[in-house]
Amino acid sequence: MPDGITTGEYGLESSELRKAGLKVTLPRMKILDILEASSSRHQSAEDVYKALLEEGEDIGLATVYRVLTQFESAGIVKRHHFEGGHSVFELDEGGHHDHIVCVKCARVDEFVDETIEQRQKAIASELGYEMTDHCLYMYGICKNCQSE
Amino acid sequence: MPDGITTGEYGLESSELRKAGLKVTLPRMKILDILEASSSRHQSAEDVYKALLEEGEDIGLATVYRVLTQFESAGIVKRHHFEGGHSVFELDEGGHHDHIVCVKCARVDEFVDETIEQRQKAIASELGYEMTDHCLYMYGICKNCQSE
DNA sequence: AAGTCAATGAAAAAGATTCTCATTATTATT
DNA sequence: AATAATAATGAGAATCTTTTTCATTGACTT
Ligand SMILES: [Mn+2]
Ligand SMILES: [Mn+2]
Ligand SMILES: [Zn+2]
Ligand SMILES: [Zn+2]
Repeated sequence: MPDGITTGEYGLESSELRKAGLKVTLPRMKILDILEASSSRHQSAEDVYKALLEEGEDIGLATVYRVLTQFESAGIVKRHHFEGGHSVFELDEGGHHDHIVCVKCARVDEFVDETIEQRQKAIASELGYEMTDHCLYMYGICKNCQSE
Repeated sequence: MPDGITTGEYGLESSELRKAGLKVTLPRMKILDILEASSSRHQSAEDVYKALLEEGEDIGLATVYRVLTQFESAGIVKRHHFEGGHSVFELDEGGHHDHIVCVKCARVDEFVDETIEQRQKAIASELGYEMTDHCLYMYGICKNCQSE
């Protein structure tokens, strides 16, 4: 456990890290914190880095990338490639869902549709694939941005 | 018309360019050629650049990126962001379709599913979005790669 | 408390894409 | 066919995101 961190305040997060075979370090705890606490579920590595800076944490950008990638391997976060380049991350709470992104304000809404999920499985199998992953991204203009 | 190119051999392509308000230049013709002739429908800018080199064409990588982006704006090609970083391009023949990609050999299959298309429209509308675009990427292991 | 090995920060490197700018080529016009 | 106007190109520099390297620090086992 890193110096200056008490057991009580980080109980859940630290066990999540240990479960994944990762040492409990201050950067990892803080990054988990930000992923959990932030108002935006979907954040780029840069976003997380800036949030750390604002809290006065002196954690390098390389560490942020490293830790997010480790979290991805451990199943703690999911990585997405929305249109326009860089990756965004969100906590992986287990349930799969898809995304619709506003092209004006970057708002993101999440949804699951069982009909689509079923059809995807059927199509993969028809085409001879063993499906490992799938993602559906819709882009559009959200209600707010329409009235402008 | 660029020197050393006859009207007959490039009739269709050049009118496609003119329609888009683009001058008929040798790099643009050659890039169109490669997109039409290549055995792989989905190619990265680097792929196109290498194909040009193999034909002995001395066209810069910057030009390839520039031209592909112009073609995208003109509706001549579509750009996709498959998992793992860089963009791939394919000729836009008008009809929308989605993709399933083999994570082992990078084979790509295309499909359209009307049920999915319908549900997508319904969901966007339920969530208050005016949909502008959508893409569904599935990843898996293709038949060939399963038997290895 | 000490030793081992993993994790970190800073900087460099890498990979993909865009930009700058001097030169060249295309198109419209004589 | 020659000229002028302007858009397109090539080479390299620049940018942006992400990864790697390596010396130092820190977490965890004993
Ligand atoms: Mn999400
Ligand atoms: Mn396609
Ligand atoms: Zn919006
Ligand atoms: Zn395959």
